[in-house]
Amino acid sequence: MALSLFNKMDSLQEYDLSTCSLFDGMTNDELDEFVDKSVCEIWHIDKGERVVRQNDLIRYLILLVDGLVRTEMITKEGNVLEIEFLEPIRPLAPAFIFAANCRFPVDVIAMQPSVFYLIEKNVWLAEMMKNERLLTNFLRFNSNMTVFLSNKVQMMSIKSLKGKLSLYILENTTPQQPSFVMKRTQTQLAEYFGVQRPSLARTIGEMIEEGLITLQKKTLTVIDRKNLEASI
Amino acid sequence: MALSLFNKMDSLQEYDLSTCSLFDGMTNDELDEFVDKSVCEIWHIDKGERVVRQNDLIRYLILLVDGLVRTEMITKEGNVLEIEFLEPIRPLAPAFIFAANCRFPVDVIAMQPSVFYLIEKNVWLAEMMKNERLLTNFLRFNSNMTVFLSNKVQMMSIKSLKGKLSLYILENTTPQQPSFVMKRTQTQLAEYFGVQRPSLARTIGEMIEEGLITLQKKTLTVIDRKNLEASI
DNA sequence: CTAAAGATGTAACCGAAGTTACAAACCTAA
DNA sequence: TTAGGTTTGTAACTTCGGTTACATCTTTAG
Repeated sequence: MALSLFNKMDSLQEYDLSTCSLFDGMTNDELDEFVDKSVCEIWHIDKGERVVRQNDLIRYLILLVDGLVRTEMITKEGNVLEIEFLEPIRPLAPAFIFAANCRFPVDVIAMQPSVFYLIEKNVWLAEMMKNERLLTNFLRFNSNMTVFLSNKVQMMSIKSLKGKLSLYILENTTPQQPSFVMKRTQTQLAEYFGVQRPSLARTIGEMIEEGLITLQKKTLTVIDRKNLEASI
Repeated sequence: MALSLFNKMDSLQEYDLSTCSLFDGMTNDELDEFVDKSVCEIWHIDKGERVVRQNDLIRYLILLVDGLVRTEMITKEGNVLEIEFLEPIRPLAPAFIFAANCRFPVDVIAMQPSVFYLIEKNVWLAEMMKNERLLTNFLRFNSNMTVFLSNKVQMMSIKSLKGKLSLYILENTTPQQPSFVMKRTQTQLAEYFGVQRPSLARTIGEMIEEGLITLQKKTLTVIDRKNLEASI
């Protein structure tokens, strides 16, 4: 596995943790002291390598501090179900750390060379007990994850591809700002929706045909927002 | 709305909170004191009434202490997506309380006359800050919810009805105990899977035809576990 | 600048689930 | 015990997305 374990003296204090909402309201001094005391290991992972595997036991709070990762789930059918991209600074699966059977729910794959701080679970818990700010941040962070998953369930409960696509487009635009640039390829988007790529292309074509949207290169523009909403 | 607000002197100490894992490791004295100090309101809800509505703002930690409730989500398609049944003692949507935009993700409907304790969020937070046991219980409880939702996402990502049904059956049986009594009607089960009722009946019929299972009245028996596993 | 790899558009055909309708079996309360 | 409602079984037909295959654009690496 292409990971390097550095002594923590090597490269601490390199990254500004305060950009992560998990550390909202904490001073730089507090953060420096926290990193100093709590980080027990640093991982450097190459592009394309897997950081953690679905069902791996969670031993640490893992902080992505540099790079970019993709999380994905392998379904029982063997299909890949893409969940989201994570940019630093972000903890990996913090909402799962304290579960009865705490295992990673997803594969995490580095999309760029990435760096991670590791903090032992007990150390993290102790820090939260001492710092109300850290605790409330953590609770909010995990609650937001639950909200995210709950929305995911709602999205998946939309059965027609046209409906899913409409919701996705509406969430990425407003009446005032009807255009947005699609960051994902159609292949990735198809995975996100859990459908085949040609099905997605066909449906996009149909929606253009119907005058709901237009698509130039990667720029999607809503033409008929009313009917787009109706088709969910 | 058919709810009665009782003064808290009326009926406290009636229910044994220690049966809820949220209060694991707390003594009866601690629990009595906690209820005494923290519960600010009691709701009595009639059978069939809605307790909370999807998207209601969450102001309290709500404890189901007596009765039985069903949680369900209304999808954007207008379909009902059933999530689970809750029996006392259980908090309602604890994982959502501390979210940035804390709203109930589901409708909660009383299946029997039910009783609820209400605790203000700030009071609850203060209690957790003082009691490590309560805190770790709460973290574990919420983590478990995330695991539950994550599993739900996995279940929903199985596209074929036969696959969903197979998983459901396998989760309700073991090689040693290949039979179980289906508590839900086919209509309810179809809602749970998010499919039409005739589709479910058809698929059950096919699986019986193939010799995977048998069904007498409400008792489902696994005949060919190996092939049942293969069909997920 | 060009070759190779990746991304997109499109078409024909297939299969699973939706839809509708009706009949049979089963509770259950008068 | 019987009449009404609920639950279940089944059939015919429709629709949507899957599958495969291939052509045409775009990137990107060399």
